[in-house]
Amino acid sequence: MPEQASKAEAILDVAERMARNGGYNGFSFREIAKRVGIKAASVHYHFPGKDDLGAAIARRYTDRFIAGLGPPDDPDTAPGALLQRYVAAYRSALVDEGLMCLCGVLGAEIAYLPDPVAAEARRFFDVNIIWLDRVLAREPHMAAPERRRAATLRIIAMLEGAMILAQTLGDPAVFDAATDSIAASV
Amino acid sequence: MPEQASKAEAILDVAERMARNGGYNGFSFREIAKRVGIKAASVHYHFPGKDDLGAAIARRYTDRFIAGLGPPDDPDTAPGALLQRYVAAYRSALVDEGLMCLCGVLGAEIAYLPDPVAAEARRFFDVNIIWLDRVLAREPHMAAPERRRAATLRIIAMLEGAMILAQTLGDPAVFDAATDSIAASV
DNA sequence: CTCCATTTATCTAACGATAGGTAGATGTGC
DNA sequence: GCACATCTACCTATCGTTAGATAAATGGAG
Repeated sequence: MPEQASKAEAILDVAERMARNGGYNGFSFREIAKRVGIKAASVHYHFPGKDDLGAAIARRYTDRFIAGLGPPDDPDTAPGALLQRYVAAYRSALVDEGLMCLCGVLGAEIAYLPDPVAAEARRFFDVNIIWLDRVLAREPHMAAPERRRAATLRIIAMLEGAMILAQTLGDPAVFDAATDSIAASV
Repeated sequence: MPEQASKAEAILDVAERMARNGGYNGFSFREIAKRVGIKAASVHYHFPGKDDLGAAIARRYTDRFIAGLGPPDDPDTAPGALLQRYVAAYRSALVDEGLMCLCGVLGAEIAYLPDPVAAEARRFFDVNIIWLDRVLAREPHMAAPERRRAATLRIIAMLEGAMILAQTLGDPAVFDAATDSIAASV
């Protein structure tokens, strides 16, 4: 149990953890409150509605995820290494933490999500596409934008799908087997 | 509104439709009853608990899906054609019906599912892996089992992920761009 | 420095809605 | 008459949400 910078952060932490296992219905104000050590009404003080809280965890998740990758055009890091880092980010969440990608889970139930939450889920994929596109653009054989976009979407789809597949089958090795071709795409 | 063979079938139909948009929490006895034109208690007559109903729609979904593909070793159909048919099955659900893969959605929230439902979600991927493996086994360059298994898992992961990606971004073209390399894998 | 006003963060208690589920009566067709 | 199917009526639990109170910190104004 790490010391929490603030109650709002603690709420985001437990809500994110629950959402990454059970989606938008996987967390509730009461359950969050219980784990944080306050009452449900106090959670509403920090996040007025559930859609606010849902959007907040997705926003923080996206920002952290991209920040953790570093700049896609860092001259000190080869495109291949950046790609490896990208795959490792998904893998570590699944294998080390046993958690799904928040926005993959939310995306699976996108039709039932409140607009603000759905918008944040979309944004996750938007910024991921941009980041990956910039990495791939550094490869000479990825000069054609359409080819690059297809490769970008394929990589993201494979990673999201591999997480679901591995988690459902309860076998982390499935993730590795399904994604080991990504390194070869550059 | 098609004439329904039986009320149980009608219940499965609307429950599946709702689950494919919102997951296990996306359907309720009351909402199903309303759409089928009966009372909620009557749904319990056909399916005692929600886990029974959830497992039933997943079981029927899996059986229908595999049956729709035909035998993987049909000598009249080339492996490439079978692969195309496999991709088309996902594509048609997404583009024509606007629905996600039921077991992809369930897999995303696997940690929160009752055991009988989780078992059916696992079974979907198990039988899909078997079917695809048999198709790929007909290709000479897929003789190595490990290589074949990796290709199988990669294809399923790509399709499941591409559905989520395309649905989240609201753009069916994303699905095609992400999956157009599958045809080339054989 | 003190007094008063305000803000911050939490609480208790309850609201209406909905969830899954059950018991027992009612109807309906063989 | 009997079995199947559906009904009415209810239960308990939980959901997101709100109202109103409280205690502690904060910040000026005299």
